[in-house]
Amino acid sequence: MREFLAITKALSDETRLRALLALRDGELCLCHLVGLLKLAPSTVSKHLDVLCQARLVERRKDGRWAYFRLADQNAPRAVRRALRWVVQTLAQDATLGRDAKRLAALRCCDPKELAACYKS
Amino acid sequence: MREFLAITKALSDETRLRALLALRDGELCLCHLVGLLKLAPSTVSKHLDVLCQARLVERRKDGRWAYFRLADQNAPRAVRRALRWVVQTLAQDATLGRDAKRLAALRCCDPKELAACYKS
DNA sequence: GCTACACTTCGTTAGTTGGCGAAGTGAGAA
DNA sequence: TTCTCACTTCGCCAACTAACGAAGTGTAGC
Repeated sequence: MREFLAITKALSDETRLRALLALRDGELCLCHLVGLLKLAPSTVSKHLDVLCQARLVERRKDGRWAYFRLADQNAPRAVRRALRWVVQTLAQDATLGRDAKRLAALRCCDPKELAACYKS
Repeated sequence: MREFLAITKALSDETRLRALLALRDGELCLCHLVGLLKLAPSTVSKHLDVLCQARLVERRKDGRWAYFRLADQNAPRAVRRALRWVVQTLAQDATLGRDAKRLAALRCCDPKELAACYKS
């Protein structure tokens, strides 16, 4: 029940859903997500922490950068089912579609060059 | 997205989950759920309203009584998938198991006789 | 060592949510 | 019609949450 509520609470915020679905096509560092969501880094970091607590997302540190990716096959059954449900249900969502387009541009940039991409 | 968030928010509260899962074995009137959850009727009514807004639950009026049941096959695809996910994932939950036992007793009583059942 | 940078944690603030009791609504009983 | 009762709506309060900027942490480069 505790774990289940962690998952549903993590999924009950639009910003977190956008961050989660942004990871569909592979891992991203925090600055990519800041560029996508246009919120303060501290805010985005906290949202990702909620997703990690629920085990929907995993964090990987590489030097100064923090990379996030969707939970994989090692995640608990409830998490895998939740991810399948979310991705299936939101496949056609308009907001997420727009995000995917912006992400395609952001992904081309290394974290180091992201400042230039923010303009687009 | 809007509908999806309505579902996840409805599912992100323990009391609502208990009410939702209580309906697994068939419809119940509000007073049954008040007996189960031991909260003020106004509180339970509000929780059920949230579940109805998300279309996870349907309401039926019969005289003075309001009966609630899980959404059926006519519900949107996202709702049906959500219900399947919730029921599967929480099948073994301890709290819900205890609720199911108490419900079995409560179900024997007509709404009119519920006051007597509350003692048990 | 020191600085620069990516990220996280902390403290504050505004808005949301869950709880209650009181008042309102509407159907059945008297 | 009037009363009773099941439920809903309203108004309030306490607890929680999302947002921010400031301060803290740790790594890479000088």
